[in-house]
Amino acid sequence: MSEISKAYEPQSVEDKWYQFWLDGKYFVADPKSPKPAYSIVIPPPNVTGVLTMGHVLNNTIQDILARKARMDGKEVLWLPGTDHAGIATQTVVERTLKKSGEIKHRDDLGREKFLERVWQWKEKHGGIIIQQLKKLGASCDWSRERFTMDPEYSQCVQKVFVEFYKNGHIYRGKRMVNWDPVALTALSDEEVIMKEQKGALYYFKVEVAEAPGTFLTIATTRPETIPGDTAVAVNPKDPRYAQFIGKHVVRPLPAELPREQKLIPIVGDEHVDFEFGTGVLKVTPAHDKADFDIGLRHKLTQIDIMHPNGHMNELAGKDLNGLERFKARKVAVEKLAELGALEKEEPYTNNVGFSERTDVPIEPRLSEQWFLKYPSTEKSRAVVADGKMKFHPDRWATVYDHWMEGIKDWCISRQLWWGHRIPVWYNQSGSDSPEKMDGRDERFVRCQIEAPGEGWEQDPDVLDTWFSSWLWPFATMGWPEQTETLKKFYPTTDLVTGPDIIFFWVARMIMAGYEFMDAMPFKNVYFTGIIRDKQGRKMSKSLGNSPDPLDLISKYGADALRFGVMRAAPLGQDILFDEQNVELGRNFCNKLWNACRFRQMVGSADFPIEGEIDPQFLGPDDKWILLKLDAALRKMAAAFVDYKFSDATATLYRFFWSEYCDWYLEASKAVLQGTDASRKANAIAVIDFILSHTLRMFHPFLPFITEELWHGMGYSEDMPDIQGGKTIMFAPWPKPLDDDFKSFYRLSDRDEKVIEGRNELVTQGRDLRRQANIPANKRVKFVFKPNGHAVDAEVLRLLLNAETVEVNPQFSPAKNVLAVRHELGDLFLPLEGLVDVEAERSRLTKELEKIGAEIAKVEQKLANPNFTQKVPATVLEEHKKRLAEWQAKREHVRTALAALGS
RNA sequence: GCGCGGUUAGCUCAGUGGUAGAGCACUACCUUGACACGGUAGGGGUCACAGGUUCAAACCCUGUAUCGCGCACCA
Repeated sequence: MSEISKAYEPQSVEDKWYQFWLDGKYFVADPKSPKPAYSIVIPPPNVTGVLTMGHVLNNTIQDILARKARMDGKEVLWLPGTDHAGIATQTVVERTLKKSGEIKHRDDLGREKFLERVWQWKEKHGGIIIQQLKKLGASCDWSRERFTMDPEYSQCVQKVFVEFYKNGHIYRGKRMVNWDPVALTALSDEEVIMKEQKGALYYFKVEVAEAPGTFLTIATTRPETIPGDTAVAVNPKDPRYAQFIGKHVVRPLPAELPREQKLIPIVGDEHVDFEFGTGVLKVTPAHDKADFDIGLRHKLTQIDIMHPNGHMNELAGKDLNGLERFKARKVAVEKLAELGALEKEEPYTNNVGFSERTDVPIEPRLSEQWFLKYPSTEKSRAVVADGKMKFHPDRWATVYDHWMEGIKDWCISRQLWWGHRIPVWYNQSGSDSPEKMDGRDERFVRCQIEAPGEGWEQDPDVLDTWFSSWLWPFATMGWPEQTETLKKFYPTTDLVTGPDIIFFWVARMIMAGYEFMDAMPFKNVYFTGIIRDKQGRKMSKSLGNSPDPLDLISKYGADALRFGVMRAAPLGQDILFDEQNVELGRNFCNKLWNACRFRQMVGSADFPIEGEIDPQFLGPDDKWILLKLDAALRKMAAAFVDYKFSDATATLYRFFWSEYCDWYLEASKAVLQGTDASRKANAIAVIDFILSHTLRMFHPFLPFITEELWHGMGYSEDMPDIQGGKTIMFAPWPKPLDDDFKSFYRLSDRDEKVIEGRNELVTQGRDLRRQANIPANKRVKFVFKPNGHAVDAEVLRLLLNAETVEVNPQFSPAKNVLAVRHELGDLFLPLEGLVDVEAERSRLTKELEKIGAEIAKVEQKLANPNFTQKVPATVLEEHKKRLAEWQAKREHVRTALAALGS
């Protein structure tokens, strides 16, 4: 056993053990194993991403679950991989190429060359996040690492598309979609973020053509779209306007058009709200979702007045043509004012959709896109509603249900280059007849994986990234083959992810699971909180408030980071992250390290260590710590059942630091530094018992330091050899102490009570030192007057840091003595010097008041017949006992007060 | 507008009907043979507010305020 350093140095051990685990192939899942299966698929990070605090939280939880499951004897598959993240990756690469001056636009390179560059980028940066996960200690089966654009994975995506096309779930259509005018692509509803915007509501008037001199006033936030208006709508039940239905108004813009070309009908539509604005709505079917629907109902023409990049086109008229949409808004307002049509303009706040990626306002745009009618929705909704699949915390089940209830078709095509190409081919000869292109006539359109050959051109669009991610739980396991892996590990056990992708990913995976595997993809979903900074702001690159986890790891160690994050991450709450959490984790690791170092030091003497605890040498402190260990084991088990990792870490922290180190170890020094070899050997056996349990309980949370200590302490020696090594990874997860154990060692609540009382006495005794202004390094003499209970005077002396503790049943205190009186006996501190009598008196008086208040509270309750009659007997007993305790305490304080003299 | 979550010590948070807790921060003393990344002791709270239920409420109910999130939106 080599000497270990005074402070724990994680840097020197982490890489070593990670390599050891890899060499032993301990992370590799064997589908042929007879052990029960436990599986998790990683939420694949963006292939070009770097590790964020969110990843740390997420993957630490997964690693804890995976490691715990291994110790529980399960065959564990934690399947890792990365996501091609279409729009995000393409944007990054394009921006980089632009920055370097190589291109002005991706068109400069062309599709093929550009994609080559993205692949190069992926090869260069794609491994980074995987390496970072390894630094964190993630025990993924790296031999199964997958990427959503692996050839086999792409095959899955194509196959799924073709199947949905054939059964009619996928269709193509010209619809109103969310258009990102910067990325130049359609987006799904989920990729649009509503933000409150301060703008203006513009009121302008239009003349009714059939009744010259009569005007209607329209309120709008988007005057620049007036040239695209093809109707004006009023509610047919609105008495103010119903008479005008069927007549026409003169659209003011574009101003240069002749009057007859500016006439647009007034239609009646229930959609129009009486209350809002003037009750008259301008209808722009090509640039607003609601207007598009009104347009369909009234067969209105659609005038698209915008280029895809958000600039106005020639149909917007000569004043607006070429202008960027917000510039056009200003000009349109000026124009209306010029024409005398603008009545007023009032400040107005409304919600505007922004692109999740480029953060620019979304433009509703009419375009040809591919859509998916979601499959297996009923089963997917029911499985969560019925509780067969559990969400943690379960309130997310409601959110999920609401979304599933109002689910709309998914726009899956993207006008990007980086992604899975849509497996649809068009025959060139049909290109002049668009109807045929949209139809399902095999002569013109074919949906299949293989290219049909000469004269056929593939659809230029790619699929939404999530259209590949939603297959992740089974496409990574070899689907569509019925592989051994699928048979063994699907459905997966747990999914750990952020609630922000509940619709993007979780809901869709459930539907895909039912559709293609005919089974749910996972049994439990754990939703983490969102990591925020100290001020509660979301962590983001632009704010610069996101610490680099790798920096934290190199500064404090991966275990410290993991522990700090887990300790601060209660189930279902957002996490306000502070580096202090990691510091705490580091301190904790150091404590663990030193407690083990202490064990090394006492064990290195020439006493025999048998390793077996002998009941005859077991003292009350030993029994107490064993009972505390048992309590901790039970709490840990409960915490795992409920996925309450912050409870688990709090339990471990309290048990190990407060109970084991602060009380047990200090008390055990009486035996360890004593002369009784048998008792000493026994105390060491208890320590080993506690430590070997503790290290195992900590291992899922602190994998590196526990492996290091497991070996350093020699506990690994009893382990079977696995792949040439003995690892704590497969040490059995400790079970609570059973009844046989407890009766063999005669552990009972009474032992627990005695030690708890003794500790209380010690705390009060230590306080006497402070009252007497005795410096911590000065050893003083105490006198203990026992009250019929056996208390080990040597332990008492150590815990009080006293020179001696004289046990004297006959002691009768003289003056100048500080005293505490306790059930177990009285403790006296004879004073040598002076004590600040006044300060002491005022302190005791204050104490007396407090006690008086407590007594009054309990007495009041007990005097209430309602209370004494209705309350359960145990509660009544407990109150009576409490009253007696407080009364005794009051007596003690009064005595102490009297002993101060006058 | 609808829904969800939060409001407990200076800070971050536990605490699902029976004596208000932890860590950090703070004060004092201490480098005592595991650990100063440490030890000991101490101070500090009208549990957001108002009602209600109950013998008993931080906890259950109703409402209010406030912060955050999600969904849906009326131009």
